[in-house]
Amino acid sequence: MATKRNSEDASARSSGEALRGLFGHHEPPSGVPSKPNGGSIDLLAGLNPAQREAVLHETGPLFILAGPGSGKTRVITRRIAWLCRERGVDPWRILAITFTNKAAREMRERVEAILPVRGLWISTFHSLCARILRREIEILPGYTRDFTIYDTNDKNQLLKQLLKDSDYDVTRFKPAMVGAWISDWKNGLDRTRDADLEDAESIEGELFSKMKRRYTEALRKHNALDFDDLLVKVHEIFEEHPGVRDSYASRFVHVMVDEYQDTNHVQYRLTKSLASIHGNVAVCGDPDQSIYGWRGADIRNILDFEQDFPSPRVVKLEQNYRSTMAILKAAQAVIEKNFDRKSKSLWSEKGEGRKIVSLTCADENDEAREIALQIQALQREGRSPRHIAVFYRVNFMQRALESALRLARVPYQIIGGQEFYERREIRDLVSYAKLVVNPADDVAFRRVVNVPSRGIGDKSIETLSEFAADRRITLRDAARSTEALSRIRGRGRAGIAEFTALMDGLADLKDQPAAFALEQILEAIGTERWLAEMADDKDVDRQSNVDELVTFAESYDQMVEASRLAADPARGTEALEGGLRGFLQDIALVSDTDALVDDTDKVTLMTLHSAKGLEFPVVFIAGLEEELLPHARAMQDMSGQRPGSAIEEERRLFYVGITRAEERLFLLHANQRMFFGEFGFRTPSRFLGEIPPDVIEGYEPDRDEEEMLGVYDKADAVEALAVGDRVSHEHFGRGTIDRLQGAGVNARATVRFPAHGTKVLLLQYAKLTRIAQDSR
DNA sequence: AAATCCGCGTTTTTT
DNA sequence: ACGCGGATTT
Repeated sequence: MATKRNSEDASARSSGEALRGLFGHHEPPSGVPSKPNGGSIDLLAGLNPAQREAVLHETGPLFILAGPGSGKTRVITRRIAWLCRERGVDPWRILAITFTNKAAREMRERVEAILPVRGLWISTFHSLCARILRREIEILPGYTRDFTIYDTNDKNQLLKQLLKDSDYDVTRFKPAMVGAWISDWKNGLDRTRDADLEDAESIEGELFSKMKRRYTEALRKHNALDFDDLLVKVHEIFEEHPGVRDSYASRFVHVMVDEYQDTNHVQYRLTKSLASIHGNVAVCGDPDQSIYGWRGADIRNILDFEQDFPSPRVVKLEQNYRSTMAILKAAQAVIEKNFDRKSKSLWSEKGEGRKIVSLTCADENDEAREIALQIQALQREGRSPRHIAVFYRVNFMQRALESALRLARVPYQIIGGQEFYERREIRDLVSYAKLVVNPADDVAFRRVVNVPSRGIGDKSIETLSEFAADRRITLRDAARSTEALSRIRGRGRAGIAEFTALMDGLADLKDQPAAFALEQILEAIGTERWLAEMADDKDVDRQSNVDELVTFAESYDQMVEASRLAADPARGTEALEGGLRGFLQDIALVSDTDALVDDTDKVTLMTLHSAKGLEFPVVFIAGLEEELLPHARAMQDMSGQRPGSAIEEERRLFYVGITRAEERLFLLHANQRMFFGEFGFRTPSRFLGEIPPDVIEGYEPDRDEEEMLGVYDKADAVEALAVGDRVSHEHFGRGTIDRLQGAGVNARATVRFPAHGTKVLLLQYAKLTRIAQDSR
């Protein structure tokens, strides 16, 4: 779901961060022999017997039951290296599926660090499927390789339109809700509980089956796929065209799936198809860390696995190499409260370690400040920020944390939350590009047809839309029809003609390099006027975001070029798709979560869900309160399943959080917290009470004023500026202050730079230095 | 057609 | 507290 955040927060994050490190899932640029021989590293060094067994497993199904911190990734990477080196398997015949692009990148790096292999297929299900579809989709009627990928936002826009067209009350049946139904239906294929919903003779049942049909039709008409479709369409192709399935299944001699507990039914079916010829499938997972039930993750996959891949070898990894005993005991005690689980024990040779600290705070600001103070203390002990992480249940909690850390001058990075691609100007530009590549994309058409303003209002678009619907043609084609234009009154007519001419002029760009194409688009739409029109009181420097995207496209193009040089069909390494089309399909699948850069020395802030698979010496978990963790929705949700199962997932989420910590764990909760703009009193989470008293100590921080002030030292130095001051900025040069707004963290200045125009700058970040009036 | 105002729901979690 | 959508102006 598109999370919305206010502009201050959005501008606070460098968009560069959001883009960095997204290339990992591609082929490496340099050509290196793909089949190494020799190599002297002992692939079994330092492995325990269970780990060895998993690495050395020859053929047939393998199930690795891996507790947290049990060296699972190590086992997978060593196994891949072992298969290549000792069993002579071509790297490009190995497929490894990870949960995120970032995990894929890391896994690739780790294998390559052991062995100089090239051409491994390591990616998420979604990236893999996108890649397959680029080659195979035209076998499905109505689709071309120019297909667009709709993200959640696009999907909701489309659904809203369809609901309106069907005269449903959009306020009662929200697009997002309908979207969730459809998603459940697709992810479970034919076996979901929503099949019941459809049969039910209720308004909802009727609406659902109607929308399901209309939505599917609309996507096909638009030559578009949503996230789920990426998987579902590949599945369809595999089912209906066994030849295609076999070409992939025979290619991949070994298939591995990480985080198997979080796969859904389609993913399971895909795994089965991909392994259908060689039968060498290794899955790795931990039911206790299953936290994506809401996304269709299905425990039945584990049971089905044993049925479809008979008598798999099962390897249990129970030794933990990550956490101290205090942390492990807490984790174990918590997870044991789950009724619905197979018992599994964890042990570690690490010592007891420091006690877990539980902190009771007055409110969310106090909580955030406390975290900042603790981090400062840890830094004084020589702890580096990169070794520290702060987790929370819901994204909105990041705000308070962010501003406290900012004031305390603690460097931090946020993973997730608002994405770069959700910014308005980026969405607009990307929509233009999508429409260039895929003229059938009506969602993109609607978004940009009047951006910048061409005098086209709702009425004009409605007229056009009805015309298009009658003739079953796209909006682009309708806009080209003189008959349609004649029905449109007023200013809109010329505007639509203008837009059509503009887009037609850009048609050739779809095979051009991405950066060039984007620049042409920008020129055609008139960046100046477009951005000026959007100008509002927001502190967003939209121009630099646009520049950022172009720069990113440039590096994408370079990478594509490199991959062309390195491609070697004989070894199974292919060049990237490239061009504007490839660029769009790739950016659709990346997220901020993938951008985590380990080499920056910053504290990491993220949701508990994003934390899966990571580890940090020091971990803070904020908001350990009833209705937050467990979340209120989980508490009320009994959704026809076993009572308490939603709570059990919340508990697993907490378990995942705890087990990320290596040495120190801080758990925080507040007595009062602001919700929807109102203060509410809070109760400590039931999960806190499940931690054995001997491994946890609690206290209510009682800071003296001096200490509190210490956090904020120098924070308000910026207040020394005044309107009319001449200032100097490292990038924009000299300018004059036009306006000052806000205070403290929110303090911002509107500055006129002769060379760069007027900018609104957050004083926290912009290093503005005042220059004397007479020094010019 | 664009600008302004008011009221309402919002906050799980992500590819 | 916030943005969005709808209604109401201009």
